[in-house]
Amino acid sequence: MNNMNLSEQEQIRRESLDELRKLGINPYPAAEYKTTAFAQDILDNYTPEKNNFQDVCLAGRIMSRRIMGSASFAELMDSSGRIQIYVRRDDVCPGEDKMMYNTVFKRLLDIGDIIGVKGHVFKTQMGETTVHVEEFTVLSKSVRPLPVVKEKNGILFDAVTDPEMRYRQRYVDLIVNPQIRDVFRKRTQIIQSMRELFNSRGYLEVETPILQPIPGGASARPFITHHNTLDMTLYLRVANELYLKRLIVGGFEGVYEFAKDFRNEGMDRTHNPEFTVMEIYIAFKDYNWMMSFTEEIVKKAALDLHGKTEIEYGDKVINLNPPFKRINMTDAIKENTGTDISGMDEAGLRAVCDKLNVPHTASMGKGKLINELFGSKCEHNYIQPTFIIDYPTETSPLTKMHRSKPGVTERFELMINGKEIANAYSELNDPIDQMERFKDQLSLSEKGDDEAMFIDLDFVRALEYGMPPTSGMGIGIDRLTMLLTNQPSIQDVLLFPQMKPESQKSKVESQKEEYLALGVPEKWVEPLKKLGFTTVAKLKEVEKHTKLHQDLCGYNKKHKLGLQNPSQDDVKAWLNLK
RNA sequence: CGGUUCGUAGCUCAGCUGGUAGAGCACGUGACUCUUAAUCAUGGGGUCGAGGGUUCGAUUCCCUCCGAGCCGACCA
Repeated sequence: MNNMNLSEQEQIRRESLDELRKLGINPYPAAEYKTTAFAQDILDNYTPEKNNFQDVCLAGRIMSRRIMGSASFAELMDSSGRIQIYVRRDDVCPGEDKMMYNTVFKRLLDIGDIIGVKGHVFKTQMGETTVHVEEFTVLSKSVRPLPVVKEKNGILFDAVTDPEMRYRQRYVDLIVNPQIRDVFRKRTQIIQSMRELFNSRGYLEVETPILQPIPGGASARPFITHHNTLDMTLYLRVANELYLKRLIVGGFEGVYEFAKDFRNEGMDRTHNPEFTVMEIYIAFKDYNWMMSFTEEIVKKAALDLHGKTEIEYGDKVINLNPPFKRINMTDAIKENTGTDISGMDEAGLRAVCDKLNVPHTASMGKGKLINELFGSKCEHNYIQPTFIIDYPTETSPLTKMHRSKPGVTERFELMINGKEIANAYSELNDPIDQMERFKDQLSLSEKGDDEAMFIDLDFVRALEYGMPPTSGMGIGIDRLTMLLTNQPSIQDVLLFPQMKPESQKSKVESQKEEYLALGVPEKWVEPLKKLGFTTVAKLKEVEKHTKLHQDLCGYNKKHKLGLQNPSQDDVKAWLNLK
């Protein structure tokens, strides 16, 4: 039986499952279970004086049990929270037959099972609001034991904190660490908050291709895939920017998308290979307007979530109340390093980098060097929200040149807590300039810059028809969520963060008959499997029968199987050794 | 990619200078009709991440690999 692979507790639960069926109880019933209340609603609103909730029906997972003979307390957890239930034998079994209590509730149900209960609410002598159960229904039997977390006075005992378990088995995390559910509710609330604002302005939510023939709109290594029917290479998008701007060309006033983007790059506390960005493009606006709009978006999200703009992140207090500080990149570098780089050429910038111990390579041009200086010396210092304005042209190939300052573009990034949260431009709508910028990117990539952008000729064609002056902005939803929910890692705001696969133990096992065919007595088959010889092929690889013989005898002794040990020659014969 | 810490029962964790493993919760059995980390009694449960090496003997020491966290590098 494959039950040999199951733990004792799993086997017992499977036996309970069979017993339930034998008693005529379907452990996985199909019918809708109509509930009339949620746990939190009862906890919040029950008052003995009102005598309300006297006929309630709720469903949830059994999270703890305290059985005291013919009466029991248990905790039921539904989507809203936990509530205590009180199950008394003579109430759930009013007649002679006490099976539902004695056998089903006490013996066959476990922590983790999902049941429905009907009953009335009361307060115990200890004052705890409790559902006095008159009838219960098995809704789903759990055959795998759940980690048991206990709690007293807000202190958790044996809480599951192992990040591997939490991220790989998020379902378990969500069950036993219910505060984690709040993080994800808040994530959705943030998205809702933004969506409300955009819709109220009449902007259109759209969907654009994830599979793209040209991975445009950002500088990043893409994931590559292949379409069989078209027999062509496709890329998972690194950005959706170029498609959204095509829609502005098409005549929409404003378009936005909550988009999953994919970048085939490193992973750390702030990077996951797939991540969510909200990008919005609005015609006839510029980046100054967009800065104010970004302030409004962030402020609204904070208010919708917390009712205030002052938030705590780690040991920091961050105030998201506008206006945010605005500083251009040159001044930012001066502010943080004391060095004024305005008007410097490439050689001058390299000297500054050397002086400040900022690493640089030969393939870096002016823009990259400035980016590098900012990235390593300035960025992390902007804890309070700050717009960094006017980025070098070289690293902003989709951005309009600054209206008055030469050499820079009308671009800003919003820094909060030393991290980029948003990125926005006055969009480049000059098709001739755009083509030139793409060509510059091409020569950069020929110089060895593997993150230079690809040329998207169709996008240039769209611009040739004419795109209104437009401002666009992207916000990293994951990072914004981290910030607003005070989570230290991007993995904590992604329901299923990317993980390396678990090493699968080989599931292939030889049948008992195959061992018997080798002359192995039936009683020794399971011990052999337990010792790792799960297939006869593995058995045939054994070179020293004496070692196997020792292991088998040792296993017999250790597990007190009481089997008669085989002789060395017997073992030798199984292996077909000479 | 480098440094570092870690992987032991379903869960949380002990385990000394090498002698094949312990606790609490959970689970089984019994007692208990207002408990709440329920309690009391009793019992079972482990290829100590995988593979190799040293050794009479490895959970422990060494090497390789797999997985995770943190720090750094690279990267937006």
